[in-house]
Amino acid sequence: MEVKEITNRDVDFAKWYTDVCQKADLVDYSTVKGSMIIRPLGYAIWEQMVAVLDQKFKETGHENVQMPMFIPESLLNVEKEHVEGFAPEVAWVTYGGKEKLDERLCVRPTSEVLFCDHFKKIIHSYRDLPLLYNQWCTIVRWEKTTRPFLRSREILWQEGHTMHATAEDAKKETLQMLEIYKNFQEEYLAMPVITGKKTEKEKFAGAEETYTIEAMMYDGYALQNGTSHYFGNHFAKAFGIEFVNQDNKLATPYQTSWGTTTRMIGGLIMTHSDNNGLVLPPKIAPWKVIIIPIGDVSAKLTELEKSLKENHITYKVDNSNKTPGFKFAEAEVKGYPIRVELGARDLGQNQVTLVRRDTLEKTTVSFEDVLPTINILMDQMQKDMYDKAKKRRDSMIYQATTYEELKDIAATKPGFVKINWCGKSECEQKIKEDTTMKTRCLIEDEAVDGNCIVCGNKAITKVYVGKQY
RNA sequence: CGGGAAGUAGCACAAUUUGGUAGUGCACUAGAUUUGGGAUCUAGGGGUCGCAGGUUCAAAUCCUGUCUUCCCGACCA
Repeated sequence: MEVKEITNRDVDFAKWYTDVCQKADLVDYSTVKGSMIIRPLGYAIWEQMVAVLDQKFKETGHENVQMPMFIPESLLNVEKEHVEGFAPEVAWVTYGGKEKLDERLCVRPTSEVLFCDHFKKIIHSYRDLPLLYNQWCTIVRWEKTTRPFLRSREILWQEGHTMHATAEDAKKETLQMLEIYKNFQEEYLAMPVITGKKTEKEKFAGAEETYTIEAMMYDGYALQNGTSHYFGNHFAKAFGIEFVNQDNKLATPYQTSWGTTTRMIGGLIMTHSDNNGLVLPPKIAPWKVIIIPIGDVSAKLTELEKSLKENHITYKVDNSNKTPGFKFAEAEVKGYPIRVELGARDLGQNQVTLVRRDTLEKTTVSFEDVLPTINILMDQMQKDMYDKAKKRRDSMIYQATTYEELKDIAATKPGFVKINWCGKSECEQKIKEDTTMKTRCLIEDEAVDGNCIVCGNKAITKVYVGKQY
């Protein structure tokens, strides 16, 4: 029993993905390439993510601000590495009405320079630090290839920007935010993730250290689902940001930035969803329950709705005049975690049928037990989805000890490969050219013993490599 | 940005080869009968054929350009 019009996941994964996005009414394409319309269900999922993350940011002392959308060219040019990294993909505003602008304005691709420009004005003393800011906004990067949620030109995201008195404090902040992202994705999105440091070659333009959150999709491809950067004081120096420390000496502060985007929705889909459509972990689903009345059950429906409301369980009722079969299928496409089949025939025996979306397993309970059972099923489902995703991911992580072995895995098995590496970009580049795999992140908590899989020189670290979105 | 494929009603497609009144199914609207895995009947509505030029008595059809989508690379959250 498969949903009509959704391509089979194992036949054409890419097509399946865009089918799910569209059939579940998450997005629509707009007339401008790479600018997607996020529809109510897609946006509701994002709002859930925002609510949880925003609270975590505030609990750790961050404040929300809103920076301008435009960056004057001269400002973007202040930090050399940064501008070189972003210049190829920025959009420019060159006219205001009919008048050509004296200085063109770039539409922010990220806001480091805007924050620095502002920080310069407001940081004077060690008492002003740490300065912990975040903003929810959209940015623009002129991507060549675009796909709903995974790669768009207009990106809905969150970017944190902080300044600290010492390098230790800034490094601590970088890791703290990485941990918050990891916990959020594992606990709420039921996505097992790998965190670690990016290589020199893969790090953010202008950063000293970039940490990444790497998730593995159903097809074994990697998706970078967030980043946290430690900048040292490069930007601060370039922008002339200084403060007076406790010894009354001038000092340069240390900086971080960190971000997550609606790409997480894409990751969520490619981790959990199936041939019947969307599957959402209960903790992130905007509506936990869909009630499908069959026959005349209005009295019990009212009673059930009251009880759901009292227990703060969000739900929807499908009161359309479609047949039950249609409603079941529709509920599956949209990914409601729990389906309540409230049928006259069942209720005659004081029974209600509950169906969990991930396994499509049916449970029949007495009407009085509906609410507690919903809670039990949701808890179980949240846990099972994580375990299932983790088991699948772990089964697709390989270890290669020779270069031939790596090439063989790259050609035949989807997933990540752990390898020994000497740390040189040339070896990293060769892997990419030969296998299209890029380094995901360094593995710093495992002892290294042996030689670089590419050049044979002494390895200094282990690293994950994998194909990516 | 390179290589490939495709754009005709909300969706899937036909008509294009051979230029001559734009069609089918699903969806939609109204009414009726239905309702435990994608209902049935009847009657309706909806398309300047992606867009812009050109050729022609005549263009969905031929030519040129352009935009968008999908796949494979390069780039990236």
